Amino acid sequence: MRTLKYAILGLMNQKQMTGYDLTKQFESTLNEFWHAKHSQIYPELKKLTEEGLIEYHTEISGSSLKKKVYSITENGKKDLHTWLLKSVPLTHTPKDEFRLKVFFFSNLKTEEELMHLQTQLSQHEDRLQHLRQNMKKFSNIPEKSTDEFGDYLVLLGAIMREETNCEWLKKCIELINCN
Amino acid sequence: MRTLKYAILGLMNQKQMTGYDLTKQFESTLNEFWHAKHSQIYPELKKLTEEGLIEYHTEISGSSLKKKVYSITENGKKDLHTWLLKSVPLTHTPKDEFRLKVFFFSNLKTEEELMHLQTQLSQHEDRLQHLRQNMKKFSNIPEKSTDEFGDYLVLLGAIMREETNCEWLKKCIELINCN
DNA sequence: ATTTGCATGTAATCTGTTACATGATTCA
DNA sequence: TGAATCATGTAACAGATTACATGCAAAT
Repeated sequence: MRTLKYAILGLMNQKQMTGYDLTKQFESTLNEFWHAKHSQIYPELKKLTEEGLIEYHTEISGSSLKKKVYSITENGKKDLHTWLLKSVPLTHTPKDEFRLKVFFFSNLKTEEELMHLQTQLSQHEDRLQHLRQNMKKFSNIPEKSTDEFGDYLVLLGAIMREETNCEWLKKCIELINCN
Repeated sequence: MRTLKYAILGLMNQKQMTGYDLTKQFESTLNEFWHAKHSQIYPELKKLTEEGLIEYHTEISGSSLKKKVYSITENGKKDLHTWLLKSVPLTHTPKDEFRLKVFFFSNLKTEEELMHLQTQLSQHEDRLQHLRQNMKKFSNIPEKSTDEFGDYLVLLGAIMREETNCEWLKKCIELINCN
């Protein structure tokens, strides 16, 4: 389905970028719903250039460091828009190794189960705190039709999701303690 | 990380099964946190047999239909238990094509955004209803240390997750309408 | 008889990760 | 001057999907 392609086109549609900039975006802003390593990004940029959806010019940083600054072409914008309009089929629930272990909990002792749950809970609480920190960049709800509005919506979703993860883990701990 | 391996060992530890039975389990019970197609399962069964973690005997259904009934070996049980004890690192938030589109919403018209959100919402509401239906098989909370208890915990988690998905989608619709 | 479900496999392809590999720039 | 960061790429491998391929059994 070439989803990485559209993630890149979408970002490039906001502003021109190098492969390195893209990599940073996947590590930060997009982190809650998409990610990719540079080893996947550079070959994809090459492919998109060959397909005429993006193009680049070379800039020199300092005295000799070359970087390729990519921007989206008209064809790229068309392709992105077509993808954005296409309806999204409900996909498989994502794979989750922790829940798989919980499913097989009957093979563990109660202390072992609680240890797993508590470790997981504290990790998710950290992530939740981090997300709430990110949310502070929005002093108020951004205007619809700005790039910030989409950013706000997905961040809101990420926070709600983490809150539920934490609630579920607490509920599991409670059920194990009171059974 | 060979997670499929452990999913299979875990199921095989509950009872002996054919590749076909496993495939059905991935489509039903495990569906909310793991899945695999038969084309991935059969080669894995072959590999696990070579590794001595499972073994099989052949049974005949009807007059000539052969099936391989697999069961876990002592080595397989040990390996499974080691995996169950190992702590689970917090993984990347799963990839989500729909949220990626929401992030790029500024490129769409309000009606197009609402159409996407409403379609997604009704699909998640259907899934939620289906999960609640599944929950009815538990007339009360299963005993800790039974296989059903793990099943109950993950189903509870799946329901909570879907409820939050629906809430988030409703919130997005509301924010778009009142902005 | 035909369709649906039971049952098992392989081949080609796509997607993604880890590791390998190199070199410039900036800041402490 | 050494470490962190900027910057770009390839190779090998692992994980997963789609399509190809076959045949029996049960129910309608």
